[in-house]
Amino acid sequence: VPVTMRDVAQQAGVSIKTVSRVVNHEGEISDATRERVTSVIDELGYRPNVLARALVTQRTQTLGLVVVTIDNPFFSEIASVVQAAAREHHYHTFLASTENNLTDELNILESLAAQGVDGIIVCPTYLSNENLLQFAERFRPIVSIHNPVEHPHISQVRADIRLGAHIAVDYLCEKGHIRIGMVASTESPPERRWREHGYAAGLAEHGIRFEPRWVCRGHSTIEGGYEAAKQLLAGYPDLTALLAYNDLMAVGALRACQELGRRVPEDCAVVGFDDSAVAAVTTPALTTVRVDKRELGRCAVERLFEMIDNPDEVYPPLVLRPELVVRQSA
Amino acid sequence: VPVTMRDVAQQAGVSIKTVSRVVNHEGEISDATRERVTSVIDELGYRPNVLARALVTQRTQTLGLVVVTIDNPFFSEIASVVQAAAREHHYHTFLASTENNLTDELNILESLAAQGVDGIIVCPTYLSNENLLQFAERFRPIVSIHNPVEHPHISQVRADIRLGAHIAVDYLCEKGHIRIGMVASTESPPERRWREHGYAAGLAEHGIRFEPRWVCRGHSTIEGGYEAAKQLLAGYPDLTALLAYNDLMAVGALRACQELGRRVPEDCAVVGFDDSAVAAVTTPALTTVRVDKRELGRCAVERLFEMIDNPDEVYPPLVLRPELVVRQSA
DNA sequence: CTGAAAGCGCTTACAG
DNA sequence: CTGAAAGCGCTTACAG
Repeated sequence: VPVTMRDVAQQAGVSIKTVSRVVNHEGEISDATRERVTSVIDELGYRPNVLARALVTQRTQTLGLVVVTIDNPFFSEIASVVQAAAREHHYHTFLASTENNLTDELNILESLAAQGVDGIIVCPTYLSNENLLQFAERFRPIVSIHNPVEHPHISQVRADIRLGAHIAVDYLCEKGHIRIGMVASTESPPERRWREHGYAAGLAEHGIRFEPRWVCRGHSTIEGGYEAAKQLLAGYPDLTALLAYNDLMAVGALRACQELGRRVPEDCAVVGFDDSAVAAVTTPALTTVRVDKRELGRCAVERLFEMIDNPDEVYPPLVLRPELVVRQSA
Repeated sequence: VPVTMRDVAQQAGVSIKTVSRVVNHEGEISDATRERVTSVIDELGYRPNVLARALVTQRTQTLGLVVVTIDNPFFSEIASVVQAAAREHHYHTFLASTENNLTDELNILESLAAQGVDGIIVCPTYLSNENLLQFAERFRPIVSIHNPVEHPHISQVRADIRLGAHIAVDYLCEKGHIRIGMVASTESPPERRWREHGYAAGLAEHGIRFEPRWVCRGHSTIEGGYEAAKQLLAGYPDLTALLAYNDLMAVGALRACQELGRRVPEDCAVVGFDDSAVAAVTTPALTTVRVDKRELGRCAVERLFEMIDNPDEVYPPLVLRPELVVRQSA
């Protein structure tokens, strides 16, 4: 038996519109009326029906967050921040995880739009640029974490991943490493392999020739990193260092080294990426490229609200600078 | 410019109700009419407004998931499962994390209810029984993971945690351990310390006296586990094994051992709880009590939908049996 | 097999 | 400072 505005109005002896004004702190109202209405609201335990409100205002006070997988601590940390930041704005967050399922992703976006969310954050999207741009034509605003897309309805927030990989290679080279392998990801489409670009650029800067066969791809999981690293170290035993796509793959690389009897970092240095929660708890602890996930999530939410409030504005990309965290593995 | 049912009806030359029937696959409709309407729907790109529908059906096709913190892999895995299972039922999931903030939790529940979610899963709740039961009086249905509460509107799905701790102690005793410490959690209120009960029961079974001073509490994080374990091992150096509240605390215990120069498992065995993603990647890998998180999440969602469909039924608790996963740390 | 009317619970102009 | 009317985009009875 939900209490409606009509019930409150009746009980307080005022019009439904007056109740609405009290609830929304809007317009001039005599103190006497406000107090009377307020006390009836408390008495009856009235709570505005947000659906009815949303139907007329076209605002649901909800946003959608689409992540690739929440099992990776990188994404769960972002989900945590986004959800908390949204709540500070009195917004609720729909969480959807695509689990790398490309056909599903468009469905998920469509259904979030159909739900009437006021905005969507994708983190990241694996949609083709074409599909994404097409979606942006009929839905706005969108904040994309990690995808460099150009569209007035999409704003991007990302870390300079290319630079991060470059910094890591730089560090390894200065430590004297010359043969550095890369444990890369099969999930990244060719046009988004910034870590590999940064890796190549870092090598070039130190006059080291880029060897395509020293790049081995696997799934961006512990298992995938283990397989790729094992393959690299078996095929090219003279590699003395590995740069991994993310911390999970780096953990896999650590296992591979252990299994092959290569001490880390003495026989083979390993550098991760993300500085996610696992990085500090492995043995040896991971040297890794830190991306400020809290900042990334916070910025994405702030940006989304700016776009909701100013639909005609076009916002420039926001790019965070990663930094190397040196622990024990390199 | 959203397309409405009215637009479709006009274009197809039928009534709005006929469009509704086509959209909802309801009632008898001539093939000719259905086809005409369907093609207009495609042509115009019509999508039903779920808010309007929800306003009249009193069903939003959304559910709320409240977790303590999503940064703990135990909860992020459950969140992942719940979200996916809900989506199979064409439901969207609101994610809210309380971050151990008790006053916020009631607000979060209230605002999810105000959002009109069709049901809520709490995982777990730290609300007092009084507050929870009061909330259940005005909202239903609720599925509670891990809280043994009795209320017709609340159904519980949980693992037998007490048994899990008992099994772990059993294992340690059979390995010859006599002095077993417990790295417990400050977050658990006294009436919910099932791990400690299981720990005591396990000791009793083996004729070992329970020593309250061998139980040390800390925050249920890596840091908290580190502190508690260090305190235990410093105060009682003759302890030969530690049972931890969860895997994060066990990881902290591992660090404490390392720092104190105690080899694991030779000088001090460590057993974790949950079998979360970190358990397999530490060195040594954690022996831990596995709780089937996927099953827990799946059951919670199934149960919630049963309750939504049968509001008058009262469902018995669902209790999963944990098992010990033996790796290297014990 | 199809449709006209009423209403879900609010807010948006518009009056007074 | 307050209210009566119209409407957001659907579905629920009720007719025919």
